[in-house]
Amino acid sequence: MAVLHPTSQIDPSSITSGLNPEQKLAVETTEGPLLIIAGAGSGKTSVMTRRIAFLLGVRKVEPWNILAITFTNKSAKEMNERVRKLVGDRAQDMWMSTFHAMCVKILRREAEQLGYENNFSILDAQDQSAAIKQCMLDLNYDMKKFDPAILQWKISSAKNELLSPKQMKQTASSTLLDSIAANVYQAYQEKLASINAFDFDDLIFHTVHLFSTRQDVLERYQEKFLYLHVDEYQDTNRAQYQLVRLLADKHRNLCVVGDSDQAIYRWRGADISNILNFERDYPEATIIKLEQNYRSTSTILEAANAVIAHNQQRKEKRLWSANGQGEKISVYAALDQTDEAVYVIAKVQEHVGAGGQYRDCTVLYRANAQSRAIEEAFLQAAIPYKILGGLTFYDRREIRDVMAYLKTIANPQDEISLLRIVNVPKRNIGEGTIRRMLDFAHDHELSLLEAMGRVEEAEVGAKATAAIKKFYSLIVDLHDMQEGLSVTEFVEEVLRKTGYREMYETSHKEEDQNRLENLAELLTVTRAFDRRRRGTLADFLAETSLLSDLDKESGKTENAVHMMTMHASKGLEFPVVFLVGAEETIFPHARSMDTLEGIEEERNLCYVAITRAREKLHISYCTERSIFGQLQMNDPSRFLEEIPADFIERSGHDGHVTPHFTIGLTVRHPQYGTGVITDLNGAEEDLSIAITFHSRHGTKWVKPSLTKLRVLDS
DNA sequence: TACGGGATGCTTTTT
DNA sequence: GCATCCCGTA
Repeated sequence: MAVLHPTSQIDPSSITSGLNPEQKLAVETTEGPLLIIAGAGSGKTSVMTRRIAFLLGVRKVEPWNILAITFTNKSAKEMNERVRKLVGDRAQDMWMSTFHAMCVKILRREAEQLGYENNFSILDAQDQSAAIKQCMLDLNYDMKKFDPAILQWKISSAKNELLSPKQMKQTASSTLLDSIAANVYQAYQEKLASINAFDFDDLIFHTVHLFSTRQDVLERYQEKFLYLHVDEYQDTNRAQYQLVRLLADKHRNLCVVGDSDQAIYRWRGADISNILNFERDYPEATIIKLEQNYRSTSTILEAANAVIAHNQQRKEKRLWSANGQGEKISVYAALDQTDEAVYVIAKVQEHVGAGGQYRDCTVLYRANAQSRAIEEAFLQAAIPYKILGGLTFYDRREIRDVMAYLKTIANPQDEISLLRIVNVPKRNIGEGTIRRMLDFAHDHELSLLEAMGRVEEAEVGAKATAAIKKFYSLIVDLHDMQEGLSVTEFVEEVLRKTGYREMYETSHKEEDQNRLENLAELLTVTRAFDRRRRGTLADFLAETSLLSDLDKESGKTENAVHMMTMHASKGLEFPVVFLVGAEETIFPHARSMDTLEGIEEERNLCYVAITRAREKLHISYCTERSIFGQLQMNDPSRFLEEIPADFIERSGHDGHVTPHFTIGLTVRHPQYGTGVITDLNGAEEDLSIAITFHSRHGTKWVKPSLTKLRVLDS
């Protein structure tokens, strides 16, 4: 595609060509607030990119006056590329990123205003958990009595609601747990400030705080961002909402895009009223509905419509598709997870055999834990697959260790990272020594690393003193080296000088060889970073910590079946979709089942999942599933019943027909496992059968009318 | 201080 | 059923 010269006049019709009237209107309505209600597959990304191209190419808006916020880094990148194709390299100067990445950029510039330094660290969920545990220890709270994970969640929620520790104390004195959470929150924030670190929620929280307390700073950004765009507006939380409001308040050129039916993040603080109340917040707003779906067959779309219609709390909207009817939705009743996996494999192979590609197929599940059964089966059947999300590259121990070294060096105050690596590899700096150093640091108001620099003054043994001195000079040396080196060169130095790589090289364990490979992979990542931009170590760290696994893979589409959670699939589309585990307590998930809101959000998730499919949708459920090593029987998901029967083609092991039991038949009992029928007694409701189990349970008499037995094929 | 064995508790979903 | 963490032992 030809890249246009920046000064050349761009023909407006080239930007809007091929759009339907609503889409065209959305592109050309550039002034004032605009709400685009975009159903699944309605070409929303295309509208967004063309709208921005229109601003740049036709309205002659400068790129640095445009802000566009997306849900993932990947979609930001994609959108940027698409705009570039339309208007050329100028597009690079736009701010196009996630909320978090945008806030990092702002906070790097404004850190001093908040009493932070601009080399601050960003704590991820695990660091966060470590810090919270430390605070609980300091405050003498029993971690067995008060679950740190729950406190972490409560603190995160408070930040999303823009509550400071003080405000949380005032509002939440209702329960003991809440007031403890507020105390830990306070200590935690103090700790973060002292180690010059923000957690994910802080990035937004502090930016909002800055803008609400410093009118001059806010005005600078209001004057900069003349045109604002927010994608997935239905999934913004209170803090994000406030941030957008503040920025848009002056010029009010705010375009938000969303679909309340696709709101799936309420559990992490997203507030659907942000989109529902847009008209109230901006009475002069233009509202455009995009209801034509360009993605799916009408069968798939009608099924999705039928399911979502069961939600009471929604605005009526009906998507339609001019695509053909397509195939029916296949619903498969599996015996168990293995059988379900076998079904998926058979259908994948069928698709490939008919000339399709592995990469056309995607398996969607409710929870990451479900991926294992499918993965094992894929492995066995030699089907190439790729799991997105779940345990990411950056969660691996060796990667976290190296990152902790880098964080320590980039931000010497970062005690969380320092504690992680101080004795990795082993340096004979043990628990007791650390404790004393922490106390010493605390008493003299030093950071832990500073305290280590003055280890002679702390009262630790001669051996420990020597070990700490050595460690301290290692870190100082590395710190002094970082200037002038690329990130890659620097990481090489870290791996070498710390002895970290050697630790694994001298090991003969299989898994340690794997770790070495991962370290090599990390260097590939740094090389890519160095090539792209000549950033600092802090830039690299910020970029990687805000990157999720989903963002990593974009350009090269591997020819493999993709596997991910339904949440992760939002915004994506695939020719063939397998929705597995469609059972009560799995989907909808047990923890969302007791409230109407919970169920409705699960239904939104179902709507999202169904509408990912372009051509063919398979839904499967297990009549029996082992969870925690225990056999469980679940009813098929209620969402299945909500799809009109005409759209469905059923197969598999339907549990409705009572099987005919005969001696010699192999059956499976929910608790005792498989066995052979050895005797019969009575009939109909009173029928009892004797089963000799393969397990140590021996022979037992069972009434099929009371216990759900499965007949196994042959 | 390092390692191994056993108990424990866990499963939503993510920037 | 598995990974993590805790505690006991060398």
